[in-house]
Amino acid sequence: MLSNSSKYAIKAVLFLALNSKDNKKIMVKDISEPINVPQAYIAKLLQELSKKNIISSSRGPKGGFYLSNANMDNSLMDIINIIDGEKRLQACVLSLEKCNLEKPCPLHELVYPIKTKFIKVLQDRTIKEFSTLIKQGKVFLPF
Amino acid sequence: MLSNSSKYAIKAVLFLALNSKDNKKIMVKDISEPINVPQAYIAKLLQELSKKNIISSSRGPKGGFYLSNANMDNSLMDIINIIDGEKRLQACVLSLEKCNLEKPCPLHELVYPIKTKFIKVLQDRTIKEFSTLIKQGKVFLPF
DNA sequence: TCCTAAATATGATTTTTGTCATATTTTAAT
DNA sequence: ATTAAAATATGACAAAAATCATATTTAGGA
Ligand code: FES
Ligand code: FES
Repeated sequence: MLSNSSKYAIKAVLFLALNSKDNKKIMVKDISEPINVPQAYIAKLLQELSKKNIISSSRGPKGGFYLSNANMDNSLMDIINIIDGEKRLQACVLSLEKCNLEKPCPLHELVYPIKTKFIKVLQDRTIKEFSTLIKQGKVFLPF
Repeated sequence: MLSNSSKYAIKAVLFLALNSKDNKKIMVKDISEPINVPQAYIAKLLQELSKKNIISSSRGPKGGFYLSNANMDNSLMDIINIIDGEKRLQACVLSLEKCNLEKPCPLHELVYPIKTKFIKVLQDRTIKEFSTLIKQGKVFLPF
């Protein structure tokens, strides 16, 4: 479904959503530890997201990664698309190709509607919304 | 979700369910081509399944792979468990660990019920049932 | 201005997954 | 019995994913 890298990236961004602001940047080592991802690894992912303007960063002393208000309106799908590419989620459960709606595989009927919904939530809900749910204690960041 | 290997293996087994019998064995090269999987690769997977008695085989001239009646009562989950191991499907969408029901992640509520249902179908429905659906032309084997 | 703390760029290494090749064993048919 | 046709066992190789390392650039503070 999602690659490890995507999972890591999503956790990191949600962590930033909860803990950072324009004036409160967080450096990699303080991100990697609480979300339990190797520092050099998450650094690379965050750099990629920063380059694509999904998150913000500044270098030098007092620098670090953070989410601007604009960043808070991105979706988890934006992250996934950058890290995993756009095709991965569309693959048929039984083959490497994407769903063939004219010739659905034996599991299509079971899987397609829910996968479609999953994707929709992923692209409709903003980071900010997820962050609110976490703040309210309704859901939790893994690790 | 599923590894490529699992997808390949499932396709091969369903192909055997449709086209083989005790007295009509099929050799790898005649399996690999229609399901579009490299011959040496699917051979290895079939050998694994055969050793675990998910499918049947016999060697020598007129030999090949086939599904006995008993084999037809296995589930797709049996295949997945052998090829991918038992933990893969239980992983949380956002982390490497399995779902923590006390501390559900932000996507848990969306994903857990449907994944649970998916797994249930996978282990409740027999190969024979899937094979019937395909024969009826209601669903199709990919490729 | 210089020093230091941070991200960035780049790429090397390792692990896992996927793929291929081949010698061996078994079995049916002659 | 011999031969040939098949799976089996084993392991080599390749590609992709995950992980680690390091030199460079940027920016704040003394
Ligand atoms: S065709 Fe297989 S999941 Fe849609
Ligand atoms: S806790 Fe994340 S999917 Fe269940």
